Amino acid sequence: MPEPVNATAAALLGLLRDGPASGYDLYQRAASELGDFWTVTRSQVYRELTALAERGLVTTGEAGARARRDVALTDEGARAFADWLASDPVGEVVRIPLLLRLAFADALPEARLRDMVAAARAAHAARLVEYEEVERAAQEAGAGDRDLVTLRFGLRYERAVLAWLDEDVRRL
Amino acid sequence: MPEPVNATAAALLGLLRDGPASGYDLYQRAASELGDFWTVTRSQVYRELTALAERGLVTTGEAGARARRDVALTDEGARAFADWLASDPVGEVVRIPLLLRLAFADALPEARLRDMVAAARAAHAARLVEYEEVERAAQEAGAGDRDLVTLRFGLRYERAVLAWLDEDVRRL
DNA sequence: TGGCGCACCGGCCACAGTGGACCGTCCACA
DNA sequence: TGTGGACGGTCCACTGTGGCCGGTGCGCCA
Repeated sequence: MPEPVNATAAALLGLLRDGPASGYDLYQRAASELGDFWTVTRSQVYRELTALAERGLVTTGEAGARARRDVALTDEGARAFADWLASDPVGEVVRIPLLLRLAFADALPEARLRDMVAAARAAHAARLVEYEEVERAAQEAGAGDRDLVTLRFGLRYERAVLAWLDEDVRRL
Repeated sequence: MPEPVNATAAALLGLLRDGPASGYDLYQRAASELGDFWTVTRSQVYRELTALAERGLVTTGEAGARARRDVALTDEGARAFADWLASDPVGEVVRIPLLLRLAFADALPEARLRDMVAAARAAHAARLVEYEEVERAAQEAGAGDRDLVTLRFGLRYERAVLAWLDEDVRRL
């Protein structure tokens, strides 16, 4: 039984199924394709890639232009990915700075609270619009439910947050 | 302009407004009162407390029974808390392991997916029930909207997740 | 009333995650 | 032709996580 890989490393392996890529590529793709429900930083990408290479789960090619080094999935890496994919999803994390402040709302000046809420509302509304546009574009391109399921989570999440802001927070 | 405190340190300062407490107490309170939207670990509590004491934002009392050491908020600590409270809430984090797996659903065996979804559904449904009970108890105890606003976020979040699982994920 | 289990209380460590600073490279376009 | 900005990678300090360790005293039951 080999050591299991962590979720972030697994995500990189998953992206590498589409073919070799540089750390830079992987960071870009992770941010845009997974960023809404799984944060990854650049530092992390390179650290994980180093560790994965040491374990033989990826191979590192020659340095090309601008010191670019493509990494590629090995068979062992593909196996490690499959193992992770079937493993139990644990470790859901939700950390909401606005909520933490609201928990101490008794000491928060009214006006300041109103500003914060307004800013949060604007940010979430903008994200909702963005998601809706992505959904429309995807549907026009003929995407199936399988491709849209993570997006739909985002849609529901943003709508729930907006409803909460408008109906529950507003009343304070 | 003093260095601002981070959110976790601020949360501890906020809890200390109710009076002196040990690190152990603070961890318990943070887990139960803030844990649903702000995770804090025991290691972190003690590390932050040490740092806060070095900066003079809390004072550390004598060791009592079982090496217990109560820490208390200083005036400077109260000021630092107020500054943090009024500062911009940034750094919302949402990390959902199930979603990360769903993003790679093409490689996930049907049966395994069904199990994961069922487990997630059960967990979220249980949490929703728990929140509803807390809400009922709080209302009977005469709590106001201010006390319930963070709880209401939890209720809306859990309901949104359940709707997503039942309506969007189920169809896969 | 003695002892014993469990909650209390804290320390420590390794590893994961974050954000920013820094550096060189080369491509497009003015 | 030269330069701004995207490309590509490294490093660091700090924050966050989880587990392990070890001592202590309170409460309860024999």
